[in-house]
Order: sequence, then C-alpha cells, then structure tokens
Amino acid sequence: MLQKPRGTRDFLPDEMEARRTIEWRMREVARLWGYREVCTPEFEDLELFTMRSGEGIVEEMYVFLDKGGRNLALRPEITASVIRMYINEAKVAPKPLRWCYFADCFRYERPQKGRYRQFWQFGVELIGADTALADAEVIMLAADMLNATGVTYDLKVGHLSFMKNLLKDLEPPAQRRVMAHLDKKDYDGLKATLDAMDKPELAHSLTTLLECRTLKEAFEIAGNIPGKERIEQTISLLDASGMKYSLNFGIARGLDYYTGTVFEGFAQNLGAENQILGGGTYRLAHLFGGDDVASCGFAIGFDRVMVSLGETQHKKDTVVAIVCTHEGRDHALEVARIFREAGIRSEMDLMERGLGAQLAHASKTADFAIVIGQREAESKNVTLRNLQTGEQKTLDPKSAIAEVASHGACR
RNA sequence: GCCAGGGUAGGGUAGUUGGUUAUCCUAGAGGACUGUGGAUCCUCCGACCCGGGUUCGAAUCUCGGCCCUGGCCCCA
Repeated sequence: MLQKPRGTRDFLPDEMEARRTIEWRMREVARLWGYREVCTPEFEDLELFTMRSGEGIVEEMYVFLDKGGRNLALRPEITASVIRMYINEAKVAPKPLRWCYFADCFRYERPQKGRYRQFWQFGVELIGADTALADAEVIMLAADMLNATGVTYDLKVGHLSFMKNLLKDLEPPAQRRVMAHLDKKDYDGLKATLDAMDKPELAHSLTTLLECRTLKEAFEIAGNIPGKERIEQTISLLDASGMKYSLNFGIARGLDYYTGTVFEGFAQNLGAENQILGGGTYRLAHLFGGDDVASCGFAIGFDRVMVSLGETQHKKDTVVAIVCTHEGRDHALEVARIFREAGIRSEMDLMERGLGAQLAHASKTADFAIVIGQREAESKNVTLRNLQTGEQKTLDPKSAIAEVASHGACR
C-alpha cells in the first residue's frame, strides 16, 4: 500500500475541525490588531533562503530543479518570502505594514514529537516601524495570540545588544562559537573556549548575564549598551500592559540579522520540541536588494500548539438526519433545503436504507432525526425526534427548526 | 546524520521448540425487521510494512530497506 511521505500527516474531519477552531482564534486576534493576511508562493528560488540563512540550510530543505532548470525550494519558513514580497510589491506602501500569514512550510529533518516535515506556521510581520512601541506591540500581540489558543506557555523576552556588547571584541566566528555554548548552557565548554581565546574573564560576565532577570542587573554587567533608552521603553511598555513574561538575555535566535529585541515562547507540557513561538526585530530587506527597513515579527508553531492542547474537546455541529420513506422523499428534500437555509447541518440517507436502518445510522451520527413519510408529506409537517431522549413530536418545519436551533448539539 | 523501542484488517489485539483456511473485539456493509434507532442473532468485508536469505514449509529465524514513536544533532 502507498504510504504518505515521511514526516507528513493526514487529518481526518475531527482533527481538521479542531485545527480550524484554533486557527480562527489566532486569525481573529490578528484582525483585531490590524494585521491583514498575505500569501506567498509555496516554493521560491533557492537563493532566497540561502541568502537569509546560509548555504548550510540546503541540506535541510526540499530542493529541486524545475523543467526550466531553475533551482527552487519548498519554503522552510515564511519571513524571507514576506520580505521579498514587500520589496517586490509594497515598498512604497504607507508605513507601517501590518501583515500576517497562516501557511505550511517544509523542512527535511528527522521527525519527532512536534516536528514534522510539513508543518504550519502562524506568523506576523510588522514592517517599517522602528520604535519601542512597535517592538512591544508585536510581543503583546504574540502573547494575545497564544492566550487565545489556550496553551500554557512561558514567554521569554531578551535583547541581543547585551551579549553583542560583551562579545564585541571577538571575531564573528568566535562569537558564534561562544553563542553556541551559551545556547546549550554548556558552561564548561564555554569556559574552555574562552580560555583558549585568552578571554577567561568573559565567561563569568556571560554566565551572569544569562542569570539576570532584571534590566538593571543586565546593564550593570554588559556596560554601556547602545540603544539603552529604547530597551527600557520597550520593557516598560510590556510591564504597563500587565502581560506575563520573563527577561532572558541568553536568547540568541542563532541568526545574524536579528538586531535587537528577541523573544521565544515555550509550551509547558511538551518534551524536546517545546518551542512554540520565536521572533524578534530584524533587518533583512537589504539582503534581498531592498531598503534597509526595520521589521519585527514572530512565527507560532501551529502544530506544536495543537500537540500541546492535546485532546481538548471542541464544540461540535448540531447534526440533523433527514430520514424518509420513498413516498416522503420529495418533501424531505424540501425540508432539508430549508433546514440548511436556516444554517443547520442536515444529512439525508443515500444508501436506500429502510426507515429503521436510517434511524440506526442517525443515532450514531446525528443529534436529531426528522422523519418524513407519507403522512408528513401529505400534511407538509415533519416528525422531529430527539435522538438523545427519544422524545418525538410532529410539527411544522419552521417550529422544528426553532426547536433544533434552541437545543444545540447534544452528543 | 546518530541512538533506543516498535510495525498482524480502518482502530485495538492473539499468535515462538517454524507446520492446515491466522484469533478475538470494534468499526463498516447487508439481513432477521417496508413508519421508528442504540439490544440480540446471522452473513459479508477486511491484515502478517516491503524485499532478499535459510527451509519441504516463515507472521515466527536472518539480512537489508521503508515507516512509526521518543531522544540526540539541528532548529531559519
């Protein structure tokens, strides 16, 4: 039997309904903040992604040659595409631009819990606003969005300037090696590396910086930071908003183009792959031949949010089964139509079953049955049966609709 | 790319000194039952992940691959 490709998933209706429910909660939050949806191609020139992230990522992408000999890649993330689109289509649009997206991405990696080769991201990008309030808005929006889904998570906010200031005397490759140690909390390795670089005193400052939980402490360790005021403003805006977060100056986000504020969210009930959100301020447009516009954005790992939410029950549709005899069929079609016009999900038997068998099936799949035989066809009434209680009465279609609508799903 | 544990109908399972037609539950279809369901009974449907090897004979032993689950690495 044919199998689906490794790391991909099929979604049955129950799961899709749960996913759409959460998706729409995020969409609604984005809408309320003024972030409007954009859509970019599923595949792009390979170069778009290597320019952003380096040649190394080719190994972790779905890369292919099209019939015209073009080097293309399935998108491994969406920020690069959005910024490309901004340069191509919207450079002169009034700033700031508030955009969001919900779309699938592809990465060629070893699957595990919360990590798939096709996965969905809900992200936002705020383009062209370079202020403390812009940074704060994006973080508050991220928190709002995660709150709307119902996940329990920890949000960590940091700023790259502190670490960059401590490391400013090191060459970029050395900086990267040090950051790698910090990211893994490998303090022994860090010490060895710094000793080898003849900078042993840095080890203490760096590890202390990671332990800092207030701006004041961080400023004391890292010294005179460029943009100090902006950082203070951003953090005081977050504090004023009353949102929950913690400061963490060890967030490195691994990428050179992040410029300042960075933040990450972690689900409290997931294992190794528990990061559900990542974002920060960055400058990327100039890489793709655009202006050096400031941007700030984040992406939420939608599938991980769903894993974290687990088997949470979602509200189900009320289902009405239209059950009829041969004589009642024409009237039944008419009744089904007006039920649907009233917004009620209505399903008819397609198997030419007898009345008993139709009801047997309805009892497994529906909340109510509308029974229509010769008697109902002649009187233009319907028999409404509550499949939960067995209670049954004959009334006109409009009253039946009212009854079903007032009752709701009872499965 | 690395490590561990797995893979028998749609879902869940039984099945080793290798041996008839692979067990049971559930789901699905049909019937007993052409104006009223969930019970019961009957019938049907449907599986040994793939390939090589050993053997008279492999779900079972063996090798390779694929896939799943979790972890490492990575994580844009």
